[in-house]
Amino acid sequence: MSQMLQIHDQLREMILSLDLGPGERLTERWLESRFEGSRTPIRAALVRLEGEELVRRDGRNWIVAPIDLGELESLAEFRIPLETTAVRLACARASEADIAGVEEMLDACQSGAPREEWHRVGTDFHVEIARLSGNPFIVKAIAGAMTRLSRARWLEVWTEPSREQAWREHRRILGFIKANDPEAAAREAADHITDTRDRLLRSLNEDRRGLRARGFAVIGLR
Amino acid sequence: MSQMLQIHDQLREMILSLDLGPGERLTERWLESRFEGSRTPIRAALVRLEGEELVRRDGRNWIVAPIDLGELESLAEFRIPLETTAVRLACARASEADIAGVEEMLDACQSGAPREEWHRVGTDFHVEIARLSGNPFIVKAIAGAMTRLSRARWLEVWTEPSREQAWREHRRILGFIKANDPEAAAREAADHITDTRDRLLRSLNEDRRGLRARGFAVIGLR
DNA sequence: CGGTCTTGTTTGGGATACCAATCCGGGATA
DNA sequence: TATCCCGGATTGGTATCCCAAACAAGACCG
Repeated sequence: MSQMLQIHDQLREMILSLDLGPGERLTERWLESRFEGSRTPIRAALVRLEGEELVRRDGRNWIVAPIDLGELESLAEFRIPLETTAVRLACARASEADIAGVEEMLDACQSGAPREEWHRVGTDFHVEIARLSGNPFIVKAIAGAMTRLSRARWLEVWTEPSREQAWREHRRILGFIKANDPEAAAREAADHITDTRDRLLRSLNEDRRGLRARGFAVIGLR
Repeated sequence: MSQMLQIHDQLREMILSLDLGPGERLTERWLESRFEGSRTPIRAALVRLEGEELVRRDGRNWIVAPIDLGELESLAEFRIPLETTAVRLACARASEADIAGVEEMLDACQSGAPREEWHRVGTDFHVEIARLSGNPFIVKAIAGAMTRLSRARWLEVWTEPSREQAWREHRRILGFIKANDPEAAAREAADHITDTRDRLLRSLNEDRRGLRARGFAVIGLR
């Protein structure tokens, strides 16, 4: 694989895992020494990440994109029509094998699994459901939305019951798709998006002090 | 403005206006002489355009993204839930001044206007409606979808009646938003997307020979 | 005559050199 | 002591250089 793609993937991972703080400045020279490559592939990776809105220009400088918690409402508003459409289409188009694949993914995440695993599956579930719709534009839009949500979700204080609740909702959505009940699946999906948004906002609000203590600029959180 | 952005914008325009043929190969050295800049900013522009899917890698080479007419169905399927949501939100949120602005845009396009003007306004209308929703994710998604549609719309054989039809539909959508009737506006928007998709597909099918004569690879058109 | 191998050219990937703008700190001055 | 100004260090923007891989044409061999 080209060096640029390696740098892109590593940097992306560092950003999404909050290894690099939101708003943090990135100098090309620091990245140069960090990744032991020259500025040419690094610049390409930065331009690419800029397209994914994980990195941004601040004047002439590069910074890690800040987390704007005010986006959470718009994001839910955006996801609801898309994901309800996705599950409706999935009912019509997904094969049993496709559905079984997603079921397997959920099963693989047992209660003893590490936090990273829960985080990843909680994101991928929605992308996989979108994939069942067979519509590549929906898939890409949902994947992008989940990426933007990803870092905020790391900040969430995950309690056992709320996590269980989310997983129950995932299973119910999948169950309705399996039972070929598009309207119930759509209703369930919309409720799930609303619920997780509310859980996230409540958790972040209760933990504002903790967030700031960890150095996060809490932008746009009402 | 930085040289890279200039090159990006010019190249983008050349691609969208079909000045560069879909599938055509782009060598960095040719672009270098064409834009009288060195490869560094050119490569940045290419990476950026790759993110917008207007340019693509073919092995180690760069090519102008081919037009995949098979996307037209998926694209409509994607736009319908988003644009119906957009008009519903617009009813709730748009100010009269906002609506008047869009109305003005439609009025400015008189029957004597050049083809480029009709093309641009026909695209921008949908983006502006999305903007009235106040949701930046919807705006970006619609803008991206209209960009992907843009080149296929140049291929369309525009008859006077079909153009009139489209404009009538635009005005009806806007009228329902103005009258604050979200459900009628949503219905109208969905119908409009379906109609324009059908018009486009019909036109392209009737003109397959003409398309091929003009050197376009007609991918995915059923 | 046909196929294969070679070699020269072209291409993109990466490294580096250079420049102009900006940022930052220290010292002179009021 | 506070402020202003100047100069050096650092940064991103651009140009160029080198290299390995891909490609194509032509020569050579069967």
